[in-house]
Amino acid sequence: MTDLTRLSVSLTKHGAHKVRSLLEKFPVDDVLKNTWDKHSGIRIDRAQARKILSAFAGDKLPGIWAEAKRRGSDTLRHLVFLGIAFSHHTLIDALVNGGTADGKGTILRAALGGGKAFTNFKNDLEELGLATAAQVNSVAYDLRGLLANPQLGDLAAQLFSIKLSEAGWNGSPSLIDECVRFNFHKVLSCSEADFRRWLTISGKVVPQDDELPDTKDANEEAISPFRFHAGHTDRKTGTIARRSTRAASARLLHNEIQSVLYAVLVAAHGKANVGTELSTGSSTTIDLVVKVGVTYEFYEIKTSPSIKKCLRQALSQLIEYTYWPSAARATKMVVASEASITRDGELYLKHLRSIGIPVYYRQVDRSKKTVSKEY
DNA sequence: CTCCAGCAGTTGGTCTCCTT
DNA sequence: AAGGAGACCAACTGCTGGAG
Repeated sequence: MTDLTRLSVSLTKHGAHKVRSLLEKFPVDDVLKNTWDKHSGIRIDRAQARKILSAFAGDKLPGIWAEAKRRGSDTLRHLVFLGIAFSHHTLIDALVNGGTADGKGTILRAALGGGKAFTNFKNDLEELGLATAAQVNSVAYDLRGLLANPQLGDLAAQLFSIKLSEAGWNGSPSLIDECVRFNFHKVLSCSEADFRRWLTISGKVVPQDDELPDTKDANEEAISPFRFHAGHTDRKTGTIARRSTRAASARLLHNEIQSVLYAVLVAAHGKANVGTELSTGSSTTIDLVVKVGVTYEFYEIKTSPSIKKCLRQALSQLIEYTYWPSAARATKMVVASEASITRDGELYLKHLRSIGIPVYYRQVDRSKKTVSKEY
């Protein structure tokens, strides 16, 4: 009995579309030997690639991939999309619900759990040339080119047959009826009649036994010994789409922390001894400075919720403000943020002081308008 | 006035670790 | 082993303010 929930693959591991590049670059049966760092920095999780391509035992791929490759890049691109779309029941559902019956559709971020699964699938659609408008919370797609590809129908039918077999289909009812029963036509955003016409079923629709997927290869996989590889991996370059930032409102958080800190320190040291945004004289500004007798204490404010991040980001700045290029302008460097101090954080600060770096941490509470002791 | 460096916060890509 | 969540990282945007 067919159960589509058996179709699953990690939706949070990204780069599913990269199987297309691997198929183009390598002989089909070598694709799964080259999923990691073998070509232009391509890294795709091997298990993910196996599932998308419906690999057999021994990493052999169904013949449809070699045939798609032979028929040209568009057919390969379209079949890779179908391989991805039908590799997870969640993607099938999202496409069924997102389709608008004219070959187009829109998937909302929430339809895929609102996180990386959406981002990854959106990226796959873009990389495969099927997205028409990729937004922060939605991606619109157009499958009309795919449906109009005369080279794709029989290969799609064979792919559906393999995917349905993985889901438990035993050959009855017929392939097309089973596809329609599970709304595959809606996945492709077309009518049932058009879907039936599109799938040009030939005698090779149902794979032979030796072509059906084999799922018990986990214990047979060869374990390779560790081998050192010298070299360098070029990571993704070029441009990426980004959504606008909210820097204007973010600035306010920093300012709020600064105001609370200023008020508390003025109460402790007097208005004449506390200043903010003071120039170091080297084209940089210090968030807050306290004058203590003839010495100074420099404060750097950070807004990350992570104490480790706050310290990492602030220390380089404070050290430069204090020591660049050689003078010691301050006797104490203080990091201030809303993050709670941790045991490790406290240990780290003590260690830094023990090796001669006078750095401290103070937690600011904006709501209570208080500042903690020095850690 | 324009230019530009510095800054805070956001983002996608990568990686690691815990759970199933 | 595979899936999922999220930590980490570097690259990015927009704002600010000083220099010329």
